[in-house]
Amino acid sequence: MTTITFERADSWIATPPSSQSESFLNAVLVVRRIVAEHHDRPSLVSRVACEVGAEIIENIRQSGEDLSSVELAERYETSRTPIREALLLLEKEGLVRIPQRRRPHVAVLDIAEVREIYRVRAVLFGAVASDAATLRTEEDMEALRDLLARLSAAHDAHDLSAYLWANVEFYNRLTIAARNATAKRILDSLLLRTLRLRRLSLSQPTRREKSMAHHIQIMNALEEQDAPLADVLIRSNHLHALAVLEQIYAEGGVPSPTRSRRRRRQAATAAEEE
Amino acid sequence: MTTITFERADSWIATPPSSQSESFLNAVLVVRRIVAEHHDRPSLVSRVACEVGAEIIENIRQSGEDLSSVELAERYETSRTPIREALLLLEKEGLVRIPQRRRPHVAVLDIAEVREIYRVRAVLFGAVASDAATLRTEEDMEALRDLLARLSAAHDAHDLSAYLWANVEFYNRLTIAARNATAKRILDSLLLRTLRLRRLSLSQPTRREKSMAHHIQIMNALEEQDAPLADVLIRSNHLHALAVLEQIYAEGGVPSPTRSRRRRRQAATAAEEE
DNA sequence: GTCGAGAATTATGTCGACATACCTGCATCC
DNA sequence: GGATGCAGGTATGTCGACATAATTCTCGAC
Repeated sequence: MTTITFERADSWIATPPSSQSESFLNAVLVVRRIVAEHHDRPSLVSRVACEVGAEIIENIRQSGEDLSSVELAERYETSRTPIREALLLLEKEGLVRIPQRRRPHVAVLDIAEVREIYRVRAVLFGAVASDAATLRTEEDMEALRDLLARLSAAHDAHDLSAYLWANVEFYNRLTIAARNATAKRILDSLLLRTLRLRRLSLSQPTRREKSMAHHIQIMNALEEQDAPLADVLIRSNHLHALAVLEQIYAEGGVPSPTRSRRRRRQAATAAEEE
Repeated sequence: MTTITFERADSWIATPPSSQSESFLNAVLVVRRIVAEHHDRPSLVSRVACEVGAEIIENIRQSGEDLSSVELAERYETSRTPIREALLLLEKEGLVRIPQRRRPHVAVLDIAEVREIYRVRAVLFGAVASDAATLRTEEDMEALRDLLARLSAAHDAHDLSAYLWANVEFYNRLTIAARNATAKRILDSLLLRTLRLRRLSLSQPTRREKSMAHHIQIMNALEEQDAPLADVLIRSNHLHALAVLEQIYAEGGVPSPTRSRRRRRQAATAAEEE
């Protein structure tokens, strides 16, 4: 349980330790909503999938890191069969890669894939927002207004973590309003893949300002049921977010994959010393 | 190995028995391309997944039919573990549903889901075709011209099965030309889900004529690198195909889910009698 | 004759074990 | 000194078995 906090150059608060685990809890909930969609009851498999998935999107497990089934089986005090299944669930969501006869590992997100994902998201989310603007009920709007308020509060309080998760919830509610479960599933999956990078993307102060302004615009488009505007706004925002990420990747802001062997060794020796 | 052929009201040839199994082989290949993407080597799991998947899209296994893991394990002379994993792969592609602690079964495609899928496909495929029109190489065009010729030949020969598979290949080549693997994966998965219905949709003579004309138009748009036109054409075609399916569903042209219990019983007794 | 509760049966989820393929470290060779 | 091949160790894929939940069958009541 690390208590290290990072002082940031800008005025936003450093994430306090308690909020660290709160963010992790949010991550677990989001992962559960997406990967364990039909595993409604808390089964062993879904628990493992949710926790490991959350560790990935919270960058506790880094890109390329090995996910040995025996190691995980020991940690969760179970056999390798449920672990295997949990990893398959995560592979389905693109968080994990499982090559044949090789160790499963955390999927590596290179810029080419990020580009692809954001382009698909831009198009699909645009269409979904367009539908949402048309089909939205008053109940949808109330929920979205609440979330916009939460977003705004987090923005004013300069709380990055709170802003991030409110953002996720806002988009979630928006996709629900479009009433297309298939589209929602795809968007959720794509979101999950890039959730690891969200902190990077929104770490720039100007990006945060733009994001907040963007959400207000979206909300207006929804209030006025202006479907084409909602479409364009969403697409524009996604392509802009992609541009930011392209820049961060170009500057080497994304750590390269860990040499997994090392980490495994460390884990092994740690276990021996216990 | 059934040899029953259906005489159709229109002039298209009844599918001969040999072509039945040829169609099944095509189905296996398409399923392999999509579900066993990274299972390059012929492993046990991918073999089962491909065959069962092909049986589903060829309507050999009907909507809602049970897929008992013990039954499949016996049939493929293996244990239940690989079967389980194969079914998970198929669930990932939406062909199979695996409720907790209940028997896995062939996913049921109701009209609401078909509607969702076609709408997502329309939007996403439109964007992909648009990209393809821009990014296409001469190599892409040659492959597409060949496929258009195959399509045309099948159309002239009134061979429904050949037309269907050439159609699938055409779309496959088109998505490759757009050079977005993420979009391609999603479109492939969506295609797989509705492949069961393709025969229905294209069984109408007028629909086939329109489809053929549509492909020629698409090809022209690609030749002239007219991205917006490609987008609109694809979207229009998909929404039209959806309208046809809506009508077929409304007329009850889609058989309702089989009572799975009965089928299982039959299989069990057949095994005993051997 | 139909419906409902309980027993018997069956299938699933999980487990521990084994064979095989892979990874790692070391010795050898160029 | 760096690359290559081999041997030991280790993780994976698969298996058969068991506990438990779900389904089916049976019997009885209304």
